[in-house]
Amino acid sequence: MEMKEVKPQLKKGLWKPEEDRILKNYVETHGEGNWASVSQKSGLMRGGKSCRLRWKNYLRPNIKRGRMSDEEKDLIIRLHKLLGNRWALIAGRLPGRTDNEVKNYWNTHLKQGKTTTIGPTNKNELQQIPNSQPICSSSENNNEESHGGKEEELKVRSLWMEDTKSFNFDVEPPFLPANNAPFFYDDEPLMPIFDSLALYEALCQINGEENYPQEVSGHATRLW
DNA sequence: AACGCTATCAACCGCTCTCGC
DNA sequence: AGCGAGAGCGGTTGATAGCGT
Repeated sequence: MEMKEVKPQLKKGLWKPEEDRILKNYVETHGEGNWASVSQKSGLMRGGKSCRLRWKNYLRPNIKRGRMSDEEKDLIIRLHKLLGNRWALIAGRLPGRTDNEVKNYWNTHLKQGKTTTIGPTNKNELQQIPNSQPICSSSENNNEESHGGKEEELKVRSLWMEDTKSFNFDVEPPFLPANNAPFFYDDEPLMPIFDSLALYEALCQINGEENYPQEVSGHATRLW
């Protein structure tokens, strides 16, 4: 006789406020990670993935809710042009926004043919986007990533970090990190995969020659 | 008021990646 | 080197709110 392991029925669907409270308390007490055991230890009958998603997208601190600002829209458009559907990376550039939110926003507001909430300036921009292929495609990037040496990677990263400090991105105070570097958020470890030079050049292409930053040899001025 | 259509967004699913053994 | 578990990502689905007729 084969003994089948009986898995507890996991709950699905929308989260109730009570469940949110339990998960929030649990994570604040025990920290993030080990999501598989969260459902057992917290008493939530939810899968680890579900708990992780709920925490990441709705419960963790500094989540920014509400409408996207014009600058955020603009940034999403530019980054999508550059990176394609790499929502986590794009969200990493938008303080307080999650990959899911960015993805949803793109699919409902910005995707080709959807122009409902695009303002006049963005409409022009959107016309350049249809059928957009990322300048650095996902697969290409993956290949690139696996090649460059660690030293080179650190070099590129530090260059990028240095550049981002000069960005002047309008973010409400609660969402600004203490060091005043607007983009230093918890997704920051992802940043090594940005080749700063490629990014820089790509943005210049998007903006057109006339917008080529003046301080080419020094720190980049605001690129978007 | 009732119905149908559309837009929005929360959540799930399947896959890949990473890390420890 | 190979394997398994956990984590993360992007695509997709389903519920529902909002709007027009």
